[in-house]
Amino acid sequence: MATQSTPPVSLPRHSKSNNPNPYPLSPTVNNDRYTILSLINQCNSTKQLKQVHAQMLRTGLFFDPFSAGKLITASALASFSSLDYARQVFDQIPQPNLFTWNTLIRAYASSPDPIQSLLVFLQLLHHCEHFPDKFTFPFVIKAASELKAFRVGRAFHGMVIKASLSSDVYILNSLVHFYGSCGDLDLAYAVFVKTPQKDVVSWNSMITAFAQGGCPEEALELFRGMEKENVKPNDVTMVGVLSACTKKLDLDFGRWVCSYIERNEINVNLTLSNAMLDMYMKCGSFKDAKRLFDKMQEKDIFSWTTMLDGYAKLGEYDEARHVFDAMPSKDIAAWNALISAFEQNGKPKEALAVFRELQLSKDAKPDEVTLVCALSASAQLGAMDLGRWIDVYIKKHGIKLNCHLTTSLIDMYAKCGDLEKALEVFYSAERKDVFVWSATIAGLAMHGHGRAALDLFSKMLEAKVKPNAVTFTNVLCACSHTGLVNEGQRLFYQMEPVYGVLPGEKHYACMVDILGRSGHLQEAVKLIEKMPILPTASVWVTLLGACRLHGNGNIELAEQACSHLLELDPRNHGAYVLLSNIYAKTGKWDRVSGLRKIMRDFGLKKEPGCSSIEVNGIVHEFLVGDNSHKLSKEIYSKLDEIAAKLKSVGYVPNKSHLLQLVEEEDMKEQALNLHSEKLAIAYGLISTGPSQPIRVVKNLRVCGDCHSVAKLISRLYDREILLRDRYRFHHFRGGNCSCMDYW
DNA sequence: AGCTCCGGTG
Repeated sequence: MATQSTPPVSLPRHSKSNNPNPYPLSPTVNNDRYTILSLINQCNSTKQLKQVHAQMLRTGLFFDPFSAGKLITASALASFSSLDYARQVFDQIPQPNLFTWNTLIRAYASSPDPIQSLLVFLQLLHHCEHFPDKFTFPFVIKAASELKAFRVGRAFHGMVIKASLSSDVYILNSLVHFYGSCGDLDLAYAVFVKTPQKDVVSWNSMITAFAQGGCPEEALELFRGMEKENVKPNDVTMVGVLSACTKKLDLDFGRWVCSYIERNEINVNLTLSNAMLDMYMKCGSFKDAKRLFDKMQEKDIFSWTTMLDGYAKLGEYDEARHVFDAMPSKDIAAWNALISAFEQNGKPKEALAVFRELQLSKDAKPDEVTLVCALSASAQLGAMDLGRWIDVYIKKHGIKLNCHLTTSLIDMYAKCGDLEKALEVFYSAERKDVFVWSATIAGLAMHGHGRAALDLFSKMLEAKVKPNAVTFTNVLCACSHTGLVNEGQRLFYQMEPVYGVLPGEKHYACMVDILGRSGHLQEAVKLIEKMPILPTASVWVTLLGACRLHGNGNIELAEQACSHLLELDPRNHGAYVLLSNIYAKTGKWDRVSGLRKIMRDFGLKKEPGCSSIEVNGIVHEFLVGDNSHKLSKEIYSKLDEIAAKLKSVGYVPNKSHLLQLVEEEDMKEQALNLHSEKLAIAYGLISTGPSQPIRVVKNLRVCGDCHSVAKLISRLYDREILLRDRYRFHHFRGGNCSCMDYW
């Protein structure tokens, strides 16, 4: 910030000059109360305010409640001032009037620490002779909105009614905003409808509540209603309407809104321009966004981040990086936009690379959002060392765990194989929302603790947390991994009538898995026939997978499932791979080669198996037959040693696990001994200490032979092996696997 | 006095 050489306000200087009056503001000369008060308005630094403050103390003006109030207002609301100073001043005032109380409450409500607003409000109730008035309530309700403190806000609503203030449009508008930000759209709408003299802010608050609460349709409907009632929309209205278009990804309507803004000569300020930018970006029109962005006279950090995030989320990483590098200043939201885009598009390594770059730069400090993304990326990779490092970082920096962070931590520990730690985070969490509960249920499910997952689900219901669609996916998943057929069925049929959650494609896929995996193929087929929604590819893949396990020659069913699957998704590798496995199992080699020809003609290749293992914070990746690792020689001699040991205990490789769908150049795939998970395990054996568990992550389902070998290794080498495949964890110990061979 | 724009979890 530039320093001014001459202060714009002439203030007393405590100099030993020849000036006969060292205190030119002293009332003994020519300063009355009005001069001092006008000086307050001209202050542009805390230092100047303090000088005026001193002068007021000297003259006794500070003890005039009105004048002291002026000082508070200036110090609390001025952009340069700190609230701490305002608070100090406030605490010195003997009898603050209601206006002064309100000013402080107002300032705290929009500060980073809105709880203070509520605390001052309580003091007001105790110490002030006046009851809070119609100015007080909008501020405290705003604080409650910021904190999403539902019960507190409801209590304010009650007080408003008792105080006969419930027809005040300012208060009612704040309540609409409050209920909206707590996610209770019904209550928000109830207040809105009952607002007697709605002004444009009433409409804006409700439109915004709908747009942000996931009901963009209703927001747009309300905008039309507003026109019908002849209420003229303003720039804030249009921001809300655009936000609704963005949520709906409705580019046509968005374009219409932009032309509406032009036709109706609505004031286009920076915020509105940014909302237009965001709409164009998220709705996929880079061209319109770029044109607007280049045209904008003034751009702020929102404008830049909106462009950056738009490109990044749609996978235009080069453009995104270009914008990022061009940003005049980067706040943490800009970094997060880049990190989260990588993380959400299945590029966890790229996400973590940017995270490291952030740590090295001095631009910004990681915040909760950054850490959530970094934890999520660690979870995807199974990078436990990094995940643990972030956990320590959170503790060291005294960052309070919100539900987002708690969820990500639980998910990270569970996906990295440390279920104990995941549960520890869960039990010590202060607040548990549906995300926290669901993540923990998912953790138990993926580790094969189906019963415990169901018990936790019951505890969740006891805690009055409402399960949603994802909760049920996880609960059903727990049933399918553990073979809890009856429980799964019971819960599935309770979903809609008892919990009001409509079963979706994922739930049907889980149910087909529960039935199919346990051998009830015909029931699975019946369920699919009865589906009220069109069966999706995932449902047919699941049925096909069940056919491989229990088909017993029912090739017709497998072929039907496969053709349904290919109808929906002609390039689905899984369809060909599974069906050819089934043909191979029954010795139908001619059909195997037929499928091979189709795949070749279509240019389809099996997704290559890839296993990774983190050692000392570095993630090592192995493909089948990989010899690119720098310890490759040692790895292969370890594999030879393992093979010899296995042979000595009488192990015979099970060749039926072979894919039997390989091109000549993929012959190495045939060699069971070169599978990626074996390479990773061998590397784990030579690079980690004897007491450390070996944690491997595989991108596909673990191979059957590898599963048997891993069990033996866990016994022969007395090592724990945690193998996470695409679907679940296999925890090998003492020759057994946690999945009890049900997988 | 109240309403607005970028980045997040299962």
